[in-house]
Amino acid sequence: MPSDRKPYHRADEDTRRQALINATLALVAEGGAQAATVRAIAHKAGVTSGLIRHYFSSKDHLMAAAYAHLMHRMTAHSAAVLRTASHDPKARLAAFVTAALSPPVVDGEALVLWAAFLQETHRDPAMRQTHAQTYLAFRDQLQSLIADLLGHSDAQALRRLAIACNAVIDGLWMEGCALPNAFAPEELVDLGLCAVGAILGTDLTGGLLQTSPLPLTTNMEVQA
Amino acid sequence: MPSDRKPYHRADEDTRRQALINATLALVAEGGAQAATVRAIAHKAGVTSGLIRHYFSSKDHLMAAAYAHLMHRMTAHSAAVLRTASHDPKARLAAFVTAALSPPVVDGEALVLWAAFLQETHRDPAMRQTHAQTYLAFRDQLQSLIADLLGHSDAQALRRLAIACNAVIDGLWMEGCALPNAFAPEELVDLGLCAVGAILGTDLTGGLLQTSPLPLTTNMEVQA
DNA sequence: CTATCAATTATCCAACCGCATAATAAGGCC
DNA sequence: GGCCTTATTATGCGGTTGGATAATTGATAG
Repeated sequence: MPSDRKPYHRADEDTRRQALINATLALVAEGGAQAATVRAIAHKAGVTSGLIRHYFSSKDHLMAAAYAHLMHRMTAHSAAVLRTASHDPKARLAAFVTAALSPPVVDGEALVLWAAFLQETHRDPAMRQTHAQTYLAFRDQLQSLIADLLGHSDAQALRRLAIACNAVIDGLWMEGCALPNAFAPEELVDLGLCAVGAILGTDLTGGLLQTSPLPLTTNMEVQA
Repeated sequence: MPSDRKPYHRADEDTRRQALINATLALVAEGGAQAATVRAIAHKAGVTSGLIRHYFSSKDHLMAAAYAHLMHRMTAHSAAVLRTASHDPKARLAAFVTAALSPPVVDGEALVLWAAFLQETHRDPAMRQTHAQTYLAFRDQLQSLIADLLGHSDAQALRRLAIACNAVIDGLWMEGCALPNAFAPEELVDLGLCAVGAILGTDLTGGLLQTSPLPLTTNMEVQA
């Protein structure tokens, strides 16, 4: 009597947890949170569904872990970019903007993943905390870069500039993710550098992209 | 033998359909698409679940109708604002930006609704079409306003400016919806007008909000 | 080479899902 | 006021969900 039981091998705890998290993220990216059922996750991870509860006390905990992993992946990327950047404030800000508008941050899956988890953050307090932390950390980092660049510390003005620059980056990120074929390579980065530069009254492109000079005298600081 | 059947009254077809759509949107806003089950929708609308299929051929059709209604509500608002605005290009653009960053467009429910339906647009072709139509219509409207304001028609430059301004508006809209208490009344509008003005090299605030003049000479057109 | 034990599979369950259909009553018409 | 239409309710079905538990297997230590 042959056993038709599925053969398997015992894996590292970290390996298995990571495989389950990756499967969860892949399914959420494909079909939203509702597509990430325990059975689908287990199938994509190559295990049976019961194993999920062996590593996560519930499906909600798995979702929270997947969200935290996703957020960590993004923030780690921009932090790494800043660590390897030069000490020139202008170059550092440009590198930051460039990283936020390039792969892997700009990605076809990223937006739908972000949208799917946004609703979970409304219900789950733990996920809401993860959300708030990463979000404000990004804006604070941006504000600190702007402060270094402008060389002054009018808190109120800095906050306004950081919000506006953050909005440009967020909006371009959304468009780039949603319509990946609507932009030429580097076009998104170029747009981001120009727009942030316009808001701050500085040229971040290093002069490489300037064409027709059209000297108008408005930037956001004038009106702040 | 008394009947314990629930009493009811017959309603207008439009009334019932609207009630079901409103209930759907309310539930999606509260708990995401997965919370909008036929039973929950019917309960919130004050009817029994079987009635849904009397007015919509399937739950997916109800969802699509709800999404179309949501999008129509938003676009109708901005279109109405433009219709009542003056003929001065600057005032018209300012009115457009202001409308996009004020209630009812900026609303605590709006972002989570938008995010919830974003994933549905990935699967359902009809919803994807609704999405693409309303999205590009908004950006085209913005681009046309910018063209009127700047008085020239360099298509490439206009496209870039429209994308950047659209990004600012989208990003501020997101922040305003997500953190409604993080901004003073009118602050979001003020930020939007300043940032769009900075990108376009124009002052949209009507001079009311200017403080310290700090004449730097960069705007996006210079670098385009 | 075998005993042991945790990792993994297999099975079951109550609840809920969307959907179909039959029963019923509300309201307009003559 | 009785009748007819149909909007609405009530009930049931097949399938799926997340979670719990029992059975089995692979790795490992001695």
